[in-house]
Amino acid sequence: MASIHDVAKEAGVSVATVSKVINHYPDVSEKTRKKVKNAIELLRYRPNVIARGLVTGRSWTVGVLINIPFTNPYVAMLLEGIKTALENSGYDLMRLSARLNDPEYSFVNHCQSRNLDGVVVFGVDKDHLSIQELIESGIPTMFVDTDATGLRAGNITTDNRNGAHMSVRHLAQLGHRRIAYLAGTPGHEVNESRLAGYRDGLEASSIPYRKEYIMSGDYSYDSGFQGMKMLLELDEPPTAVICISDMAAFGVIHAIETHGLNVPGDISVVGFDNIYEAELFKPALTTINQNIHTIGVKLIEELISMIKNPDYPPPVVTEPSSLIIRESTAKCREFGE
Amino acid sequence: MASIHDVAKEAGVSVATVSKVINHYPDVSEKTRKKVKNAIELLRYRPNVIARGLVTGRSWTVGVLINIPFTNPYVAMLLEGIKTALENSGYDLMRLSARLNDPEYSFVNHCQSRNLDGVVVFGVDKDHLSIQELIESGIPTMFVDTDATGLRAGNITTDNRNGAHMSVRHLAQLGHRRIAYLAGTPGHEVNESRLAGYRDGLEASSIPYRKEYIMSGDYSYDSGFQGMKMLLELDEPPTAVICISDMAAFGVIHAIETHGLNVPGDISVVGFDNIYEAELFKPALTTINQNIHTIGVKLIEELISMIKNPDYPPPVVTEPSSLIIRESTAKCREFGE
DNA sequence: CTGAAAGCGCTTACAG
DNA sequence: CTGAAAGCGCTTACAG
Repeated sequence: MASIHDVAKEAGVSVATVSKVINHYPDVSEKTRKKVKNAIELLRYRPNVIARGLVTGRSWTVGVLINIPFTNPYVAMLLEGIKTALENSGYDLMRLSARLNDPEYSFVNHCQSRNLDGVVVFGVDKDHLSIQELIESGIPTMFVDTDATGLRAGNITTDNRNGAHMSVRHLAQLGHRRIAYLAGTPGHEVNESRLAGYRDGLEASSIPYRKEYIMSGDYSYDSGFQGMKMLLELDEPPTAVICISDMAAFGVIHAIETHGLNVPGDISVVGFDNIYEAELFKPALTTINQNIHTIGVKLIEELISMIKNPDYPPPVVTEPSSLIIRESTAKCREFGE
Repeated sequence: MASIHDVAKEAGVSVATVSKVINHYPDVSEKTRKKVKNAIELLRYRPNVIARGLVTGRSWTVGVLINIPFTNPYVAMLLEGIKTALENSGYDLMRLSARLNDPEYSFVNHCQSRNLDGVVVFGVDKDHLSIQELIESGIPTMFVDTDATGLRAGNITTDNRNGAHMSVRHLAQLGHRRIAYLAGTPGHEVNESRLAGYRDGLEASSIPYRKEYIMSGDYSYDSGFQGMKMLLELDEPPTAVICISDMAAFGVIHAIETHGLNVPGDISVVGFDNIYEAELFKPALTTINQNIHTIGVKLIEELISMIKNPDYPPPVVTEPSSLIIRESTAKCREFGE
């Protein structure tokens, strides 16, 4: 590909001058600007972003560290939002093949070695060594669903607490009192916030908290299935269950049906996320909507603001959640009585 | 971050020598190698990939141009395979924010400006200007589901033709003779291959081809829903329908049920792709499995081979497909009789 | 075995 | 308004 030297030669000027017209410096005569522009056109010249980055220190690249499969619908929607926001920004997105389990590996070094302008992190534990190092590095960073912050690090998350609260209230209004919570991984911020919201909801409806109604899981279909099987073996099984994710809810429903019971006839089920499939599933899933696409878009907008302005305060944004009522919840009618 | 100069100073050697130990040149004395290694350790130095790339011409970056939403399960699985294959290769993946509709924009320039070592293209029309330019550029390229090739460009795809053929045979064995094809976009290679397989299947079972049984669509849920509604209005509606994708099949089933008919009682439905949801759907979907994850892995392996060896012949690989029989197909029993 | 020098493709003071 | 020169962080012949 033609280099800036080729253009300079073609136009009969110096490379410095070519550089100035590329970068829209005002102090270039109209005449030489024309000459240079013609040469650029003729040679189909495009500046090499890499070389430019070496001197300006900017790569026009945003890195992403996502430690969750792309096949996870939540991840897919997030990436779609990120992609949308990036579209005409001039930035490209780089997925880093991070070897987080290799003690020799440093995520920060990886980012610096690639000159990344900013980075988004999703699905990595807040107190992972790499994350601490990242925060201290001063690389503009946005965390998703992790309440980490730093001088140049902000985060964004859904209002998980209120989401779970709404689920409980909805079920309580339908007459449910035995409401289980099929949870995520203990310690995960998302899980803890929703657990808090669940307890808020119980309290608001004067329903006592029962430890045996809490099942830990890992957000997957399978963990929903397994957890529900255990709940069904309780002396007093729940009449409703709130799930940490829609995928887990699908597993829960499958377990209930396998057990010969019906959703929502015997047991009501609420999901979390409102993934595309929630609507197609039978019964269509009552769930908490997260504006994941919006989160993806906003997170990039904020990140770019941080990149462009060193004084931009690291944002902490909470995106509202909402209850979507479909077919998987109904009036409580105690089964087996 | 520490540069090679810092390391050289710390170790008391030249930058050339540091470079040699980094790159495992043999002609360095054990003693200075030690000194340098210590300095590297001390300063936590990592070579700057960008700067290195400027001189070696390699960026250790693979670009990806995907013109389909990440939320498409097929895309997600493909990316997951790509990710897996990239994991310990030293390459990172860059998603290019390509402005394909901007006439000023050149995809090849974009790749060159970023020094990409190779690129994978999915979901872009074969005769898009950018694609032609790309093939001619000599940048190592792998196309997915597009039969483009070039001096440095190969492709990979599922055996679509045989997949569709198997679907028809399966339905014919169940006694179906009125088999519709809810197709994709006319002109798309994937669509044409499957249409050919569909006709192969009809022929093998001596079923005449009926033009009114072909419905074009765009692979989406909605196009399945709309297409099926039209098929149901035919004087002689089909008793079975083969779909271009699982998502379209879900739409088809929804249309059938909305019409008051049952799947598979009244009409059998076969999908294509075998996405994760196919198994969870009710009725669980009979479909053609594509080894999408494997395609993602192989495609990167081939691409890296092409990158590393200029003489590596551009591969054209066809991944086998297979029929997965579930609950959405059953013996033909003509309804409305 | 070691290092000085040129160069990858750019930008940025600075001198004229 | 224009351009020579230094430099971003590396690698690679080449001389010693």
